[in-house]
Amino acid sequence: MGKSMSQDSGAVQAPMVNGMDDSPRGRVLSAAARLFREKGFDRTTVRDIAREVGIQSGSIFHHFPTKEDILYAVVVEVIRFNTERLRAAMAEHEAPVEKLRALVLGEIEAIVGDTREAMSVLVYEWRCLSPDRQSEALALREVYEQLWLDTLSSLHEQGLFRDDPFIMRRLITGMTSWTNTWFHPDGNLAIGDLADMIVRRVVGEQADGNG
Amino acid sequence: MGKSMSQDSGAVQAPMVNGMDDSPRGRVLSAAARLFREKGFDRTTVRDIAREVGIQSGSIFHHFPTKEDILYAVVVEVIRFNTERLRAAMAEHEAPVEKLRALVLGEIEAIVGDTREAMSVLVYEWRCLSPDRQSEALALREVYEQLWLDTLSSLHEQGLFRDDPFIMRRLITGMTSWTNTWFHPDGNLAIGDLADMIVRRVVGEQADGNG
DNA sequence: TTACATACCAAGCGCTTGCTTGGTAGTGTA
DNA sequence: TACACTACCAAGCAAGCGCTTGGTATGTAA
Repeated sequence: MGKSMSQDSGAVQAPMVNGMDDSPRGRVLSAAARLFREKGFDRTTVRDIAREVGIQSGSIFHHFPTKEDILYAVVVEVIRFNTERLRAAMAEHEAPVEKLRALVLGEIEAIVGDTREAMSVLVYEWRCLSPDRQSEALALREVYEQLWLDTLSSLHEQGLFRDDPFIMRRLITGMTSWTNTWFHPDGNLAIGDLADMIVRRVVGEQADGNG
Repeated sequence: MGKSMSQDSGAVQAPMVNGMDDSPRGRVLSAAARLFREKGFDRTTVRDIAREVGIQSGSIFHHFPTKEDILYAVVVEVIRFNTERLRAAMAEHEAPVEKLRALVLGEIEAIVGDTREAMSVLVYEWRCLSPDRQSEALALREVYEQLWLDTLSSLHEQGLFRDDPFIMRRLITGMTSWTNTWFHPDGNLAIGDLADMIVRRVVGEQADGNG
C-alpha cells in the first residue's frame, strides 16, 4: 500500500488540481486558488481557506508566513506548471502554424481547464502582489512569453501575417484570457474549434483544413 | 455668471473625468473610479476616497448609502456615457466596415482614454457587485452590446467574415479590454493603427486603404 | 529514552474597516 | 423670521481582519 491516503473517497485519479500536489501545502494552495478566483484575494479570508482545507485559521501560518505568500505561491506554481506544459505541447509539432495552434490550444486549456482557478487568479489578482513579487513573477512569466514570441516571429518572417508580432501576442493574450468569462468546455463550441478560430485571427484563412 | 463654480483653478475645459460631472457626488465618483482602478475596490477604503475629495470619511455616506453603491454608480455612469458616445460615433458612418472601425476605435478610446479608470473598474471590480447589481448593470450593458452585434451581423451577412458573430464579439472584447494592461496613447503605436489592426482580425486585409 | 521536526489546535490581540450618530454652517425661499 | 435643504464635521462603535502565541499529538531516528 505504501503511503496510503487516509479518509479519501478512494479516487486514485487526479492527485493534483491547479497543478498543486496533495501535500498539506498543496491542499492550501489549491483551496486558495479556488477561493481567490471565486471571491478575489481581498475578500477571501485565511479563515475561509482554513475552513476549506479543514484546519484552524492559525494553522495556515505554519505553512506560509503571510497571506500574500499564498497568492505568490499560487502564481508561481501555475506559471511553472503551464510553461512546462506549453513547451511540451509545442515540441510535438514542426510547422510554425501548428506550433501556434498548440500554443493557443494549450493556453485556452490552461485558462478554462484544470488550472482555470489559478490562471484566473494570475490575471485578476495580480495587483494584490507587492511590486517586488510582481517583478519576480514577471521574470518567470518571460520564459512563457518567449515561447510565443519565437513562434510568432517565425510566422511573421515566413510572411504568414503582416502585423507586429509583439502587438499580435498582446491581441492573442486578450482573446485567450477573456475566454475565462464566457467559454465553457462542455458547451456547444468545441475547444479545438475555438483555438482554430483564434489561429485564423492571426494567419487568416490559409491555416484551414491542414492536418 | 450664472451658476459659477467657486474655488476652481479657473479651467473651463474638462468639467468631467470618467464621464462624471463636477458636483460633490461626481467628485466622489471620479475619485472612487481612480482609486478603484489603482488599488482595487476592496483595498480602497472610504477614508481613501474621502481624503482624495477633501472631506471626512463619514461625509461619503451623505452621498451614497454604502460603499458598494459608489462602485455601482461608477459602473452605471460609465456604461451610460460610453453607450451614448459609441452610438454617436457609429452614426457618422454608413458602411458596416467603417461602423466596425468606429466601434473598435471608440471602445479602445474608452478603455485607454478619458474613461479608462472607470472602464478598468468595469472589468476588474465587476465581481465586487452583488448578484442583483450585476444583473442590473448587465441589462444596461446589453444596449451597448447590441450596437456591436448588429454591426457584426451585417458584416457576417455580407460575407466579410465567416465565423460566428457572437464569438467574434467575444474575441474583440478580449483584444480591446486587454489593451488597458499595455497600450499607452502617447507611445509609438497610434491608437488608429491599433484599431485598424483589430479590424483586420475580423475582416482580414480587405479593409485596408479605404478612406 | 531522548531529541527534534511536522502538523496542527484554541484562544485571542491589536488594528482597520464600513458605517452611524448627533450636530453645525451656509444657502434658498416664503 | 422661520423653516427646510444640502453639505459637511468630529467622534466613535461593532465587526472582521491578518497574524501571534503557547501548547499538544504524532512520527522518525540516534
